[in-house]
Amino acid sequence: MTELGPLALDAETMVQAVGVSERPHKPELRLWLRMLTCTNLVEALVRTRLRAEFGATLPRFDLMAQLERSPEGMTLGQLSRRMMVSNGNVTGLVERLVEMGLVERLVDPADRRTATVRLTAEGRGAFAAMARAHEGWLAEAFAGLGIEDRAALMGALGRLKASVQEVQA
Amino acid sequence: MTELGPLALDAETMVQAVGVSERPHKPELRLWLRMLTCTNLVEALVRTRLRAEFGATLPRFDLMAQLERSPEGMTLGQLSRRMMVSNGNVTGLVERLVEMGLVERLVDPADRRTATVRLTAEGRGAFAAMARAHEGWLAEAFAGLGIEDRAALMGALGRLKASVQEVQA
DNA sequence: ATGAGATAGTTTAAGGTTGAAATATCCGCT
DNA sequence: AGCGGATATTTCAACCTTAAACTATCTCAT
Repeated sequence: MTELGPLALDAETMVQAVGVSERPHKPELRLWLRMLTCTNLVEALVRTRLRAEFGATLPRFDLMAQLERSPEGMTLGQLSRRMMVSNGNVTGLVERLVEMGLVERLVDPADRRTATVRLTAEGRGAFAAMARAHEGWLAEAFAGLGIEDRAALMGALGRLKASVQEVQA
Repeated sequence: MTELGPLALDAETMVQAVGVSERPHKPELRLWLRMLTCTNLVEALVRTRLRAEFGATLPRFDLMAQLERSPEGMTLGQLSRRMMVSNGNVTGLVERLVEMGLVERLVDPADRRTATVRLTAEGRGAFAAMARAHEGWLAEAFAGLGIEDRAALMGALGRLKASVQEVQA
């Protein structure tokens, strides 16, 4: 590890510090950073409380939320696509949830490649409690946002989503 | 993401597709899911291209972006706070970037607890190239968004950020 | 001076995440 | 029947991430 000289700034650094003509960031960048900050703040809030109050993690909660909407179960592939995460990721998450007794894996006899996953009774109960709390946390987080801001966000984010998806294709 | 095809459905889309649930979701939840979807889509886009075009990762790029704004360097603690990630996380990221020769660590003789990190010349060059591309990707992603949507987002997200931070306190 | 408390970083264990390669199964065609 | 390509999932190595415990250093009130 190099040592910082007695003078904190050497010649090169001075040139930089003086010569930086702060070229203004493109507006898209500023908007993106702000969006990212908001998402990170809310996510951190939810993650912390899930952990503190339920000993749960956000990815597991998300997976259970998907299953709760499909009482008949979902395949790992469906989970992967809807959660927008990789296949291998889902494999591991399901593994841990099965071990905890919150979900169960079923093999489809008609197609032995696919595995169907669904909540157990215990899983449904656990999820219900977490979901109720989760809604409350979000209401808290968004409490300072007026009705017109909410509407504006819903609209603009919908169009942003379409815009980004356009690029992906 | 190995193969998230164009048919990938995200959580928010599923809510709409499944539609009628016994209890309609609170509006905050729908708004939150939509925001999360947008963020994830953009993040996936940036991450994929950083990897494909520069062999870089998003966290390392983010760290270098912080350093680029402080030519005099930043301490690990400052980096941790600005990036909103844990201390230990920064330790590891810096470790790898030092090994790649993109940043350097300096010990402050006046306070031997603190380590200052700054970009090397090579790091500045690498970052400049990535930052230019990054701006272009964002412009692409946001291209379908009108000027009024952008303004509305900036405003509403600013107030949302304040609202969430209020809760944290 | 010095010791208690504050501050800066590191380490560790557990888990999340990806992208790519590998395995297993199925389907359609001949 | 059986082969070749498609589909579903697992495995793997590498990396990211956190929370909590730990080390090292500093500051300040006495």
